[in-house]
Parts: sequence; structure tokens; C-alpha cells
Amino acid sequence: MRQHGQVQHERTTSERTPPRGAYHHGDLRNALSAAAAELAREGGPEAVVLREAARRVGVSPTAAYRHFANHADLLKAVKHEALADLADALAAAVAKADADADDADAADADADQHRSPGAADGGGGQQRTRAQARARARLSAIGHGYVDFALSAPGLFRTAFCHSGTADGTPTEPEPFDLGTERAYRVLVDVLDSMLAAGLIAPARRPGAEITAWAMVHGLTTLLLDGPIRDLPEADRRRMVDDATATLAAGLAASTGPGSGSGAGA
Amino acid sequence: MRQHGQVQHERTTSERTPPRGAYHHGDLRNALSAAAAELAREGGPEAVVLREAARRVGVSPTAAYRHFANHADLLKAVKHEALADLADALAAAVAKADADADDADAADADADQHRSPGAADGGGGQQRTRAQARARARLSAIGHGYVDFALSAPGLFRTAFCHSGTADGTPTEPEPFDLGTERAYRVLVDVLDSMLAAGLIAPARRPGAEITAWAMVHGLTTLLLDGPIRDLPEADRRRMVDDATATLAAGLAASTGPGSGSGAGA
DNA sequence: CTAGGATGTTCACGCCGTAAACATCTATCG
DNA sequence: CGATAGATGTTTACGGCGTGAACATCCTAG
Repeated sequence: MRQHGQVQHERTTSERTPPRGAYHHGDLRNALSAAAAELAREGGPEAVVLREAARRVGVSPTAAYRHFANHADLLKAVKHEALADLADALAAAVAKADADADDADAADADADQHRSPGAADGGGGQQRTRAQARARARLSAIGHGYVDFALSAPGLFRTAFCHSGTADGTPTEPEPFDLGTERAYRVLVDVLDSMLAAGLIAPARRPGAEITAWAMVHGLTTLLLDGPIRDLPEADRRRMVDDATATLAAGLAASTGPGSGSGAGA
Repeated sequence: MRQHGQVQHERTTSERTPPRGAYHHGDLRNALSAAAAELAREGGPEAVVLREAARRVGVSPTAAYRHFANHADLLKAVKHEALADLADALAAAVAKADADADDADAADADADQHRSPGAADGGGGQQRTRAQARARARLSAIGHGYVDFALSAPGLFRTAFCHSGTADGTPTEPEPFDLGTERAYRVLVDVLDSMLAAGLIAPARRPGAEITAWAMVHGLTTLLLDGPIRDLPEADRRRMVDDATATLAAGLAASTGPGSGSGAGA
């Protein structure tokens, strides 16, 4: 879980923001959304219950209405937090893949030096292979990171993607999903860009690849979490993720332009 | 919506209809689940409210407890119904694609006959192309059918895939998703089999292809319905579906075995 | 120092899921 | 054929939820 929200309001009496006089909480909004996020982590979106969050914070139920318009508003805050957590997890997974690749390259270079110090050409050809391996590893990392996050914090993941629209006529408020503002999305864009640069994506397929890739990984996660293949042994699950990202990578690499592979239907 | 549930139980007094016959209401269980399904269609899983369903059927709230263990049980029935509706839509979409292909083939044959009655070899080569075009069209059809169903009945779709597990400790009852019993799944298997037969899927990628394909289409649907690209103009949406199924088809066709395309991560 | 806004509390209402006790209907058995 | 037991539906009641209204308290600007 992200650290903020637990700020706990410093006890240094001389501070400017010290109203710990019990009546005024000091940071109720954050405290409430943190409590609500914890509820979401424990039980998913349905467990995000305003009164319980207030109870945990030690405040009366209606106090929440000074900081959130209503229950949906509180839930929206939790969704933001959950999405941010996901973005953190993805970024960390990709960073780790990069670090691992660095290590591997360093080891290779070391071995090279010891074995054939003056070998010609060996470097150039490897350069490209290395960039490709790196890019592939990043795709795999983001896929596994996505799935791992969802399975390690299912309630939070479900909350991040739960439907907000209050079906009874409310005008479908804009979800907290500003494609482009969203960090998770940018991590993905970055990974796809590196794949394109490494020649692993056919340029014609680059546009729209974010959606295709996201769809594949998100759908797989959904199926693994709540769908027909939930409760799969870890080994099988990892293989499914590998299969799916491999098929995805192969599809993105294929040079046949989009639209020629299907679309023959009326 | 599927027709059953509205069966309205015949009034012929002489009927045997022993198990779920007409006692008081006649067919309360079906009436309730139909009303609940209508609620789901109108407002998604959260709108499935036991008391409202009872109200619509004209019965007291607690009457439902003679036919459903609790609210979750009622919701499960609705999920089954929603899944069945989805299966119907997919089967219909694939059937339509096949019918269209038949028409096209017939037209081609007609044209051929008029143009070059005795052309040698033309048939053999076309045979394979036709099978491939057919299989591709089927994949496209199932993808569009899936998305179209979700967008035309969003509440029902969300209900079909909503999480049931009552987070507060209940032992994760088995969802109504008996992969293999589920008709929607078998429609997909059928489509993938025809693609394999037409040589559109590398045999090494056939295992697990159901999940990969389902994941792609389901994920895309989720993103289009509640995700970052909801409210997309129809034309763009159709293009996204075409892109995604094209990339999927290309990925399944690629001969590089699964696992070589990624999986370089730790 | 004081007035007013921000923050939190108490009380109240209607809706929900659901348990318990009671009423009614229907099929079956003596 | 009439009694009886079980299936079906109703009434009543309880606690929990989201939320509005009126009231209390605190903090800060004038």
C-alpha cells in the first residue's frame, strides 16, 4: 500500500497544523480515504462502506459529508488510490526488469572480455539482440506485474476498475481515468515505445497497440481473478501470462497490416 | 433478452407439471429471477435488489426466501441468465458470419461459372483461401458479437462477470462458470478449431488459445465499457475491435513457439 | 475580541437484507 | 372423502446503510 494517507499528523506541538484537539481531526479527508482504501483492499468495492470508514477513523458517519459529496465520491477517491498503487507496481516491475537486464549485460560483457578480448563484430550484432531481449523482458514484466498486483490485492484491483455510474439515471460521471494523465498508461506506452525502437513492433501496428496490449493483460487478469480460470496454481498461471504476452508480442510484430487479419464479417 | 423466464406457466389444470408446478403464484422462482434479470439489465449488479424484484412480481419481500437462499443466490441466477444471453449472442454472430460466407461463396461460384467455366486449378487454391476467410470472419464475428452484446446490454454484461464472493470470509463459492459447461466457451473453442483447421493457428499455440483469445476480447470489452476508452464513437470502436482481433490472429498464427516471445524477466 | 465559516455531532428517515412466527394452499394418505 | 403435513406466501421486526437537517464546537480573519 502506498504510504500517504497514513501521514498520522505529526505530534510536534509547535507546528502550525497541530489541531489535535480531538474535535477537529486535522486530516479527516485523507484519513477517511485511507480507511476506505483499506476496506477496499480487504473486501473489494462493496466493502467500501462510508459508516465503517468513519467508525475506523473514530468519527461520526456524517462527518464524512464535510469532505466527500457522497458515497460515490468516497469510492472515487479510493479508485484513484488503487490506480496509483497499480501504477507503482507496474513501474517497479519494469524497473526491475531493466535492472536485471543491466546485470545480465554486464555479466556478458565481463565474460566476453575474459574469453575473446579482441573479437570483431560480436558487439554490434549483440547490441540489437540485447535491445530486443530487453524490450521483450519489459513487456513480460508489465504483464506479470499487472497480474501479480491484481492477485496480491484483489479487492483493490477490483475497486480500481469497478463501475461507478449510479445506474438510476445519473449522467455517467467521468471515471477517474484520464488516459494520458494516468501513470499506469504511461508506463505501458513507454514499454511499447521501446519495443518499437527495438524493431519488435511492426510500425503499422503501433497505433492502438496500447489498447490491444492493455486489453489482453487486463482481460487475462480478470479471467484469472474472477473468471473461469481463477484459483489456478501459480505455475500454470505464470505460464498463461507468458503465453498471452508471447502471443501478443507475436501479433504486434507481424507485418501484415491491421484489418487484413480479420474483419471479413458483415 | 432470452425468452424463458416469461414462460408464464400454462393454466391447463389437468397438467402434471409436478416439480416446479403452480402453487400460489405459479412460478415464483422464474418470475423473480426474470424480474431480477431485468433489474440487472437496467442498472447492473448493484441494481439487483431482492425487495424490488419481489415488488415487481407483486409478492412480499420474504417470499423470495422460499426460492433463493439469499440475495447472492438470486444474483447467481441472474448471472447464469446473463451468461446464457451472451452465449446466444455469440452463437448467433458466428452463425451469421457463416451464412454470409455461404452467400459470398455462392456468388463467387456463380460468377466463376459465367466467366470461365473450365478454369483449371482455380477451385483448389480458392478452397483454402475460402476456409481461411471463413475462419477469420468467424473470429471477427465472435469478437464483435462480444463487444456488441456488452454495449447493448451493459448492465447484463457487468452482472455476468461481477464478483460474487462475499468478501467477509465466505469461502469463495464456485462461480457459475463451469468452463466446458459454459456454452459461450464452446462457441469460442469451435471458432478456434476452425482457425486451426484452416491453418491460421500455429499448432504450438493452439493450447491455451481460448484463454488468450477470451482475455483479449474480454479485456477490450471492459476497457470500452467502463475503462479509459468508454464512450468511443462507434466507428472508432469497431476499428479497435478489428485491430485487436487482427493482432490476436497474427499472434496465434506466428510459428515461434510460446515462451520465446517473452519471458526473459526474472 | 468577536463574528462567521469550517468541521464534527445528534437525530431522523427510508431503503435494504433477512430472521421468526403466522397464515394459506395443495397433494397425499388413511 | 376428509385430515394432515409440507410447501408457499405474509406480517412483523431488527440492525445496517446512505443521507438530510439542525445543532455544537473550533479556528481564523477583521
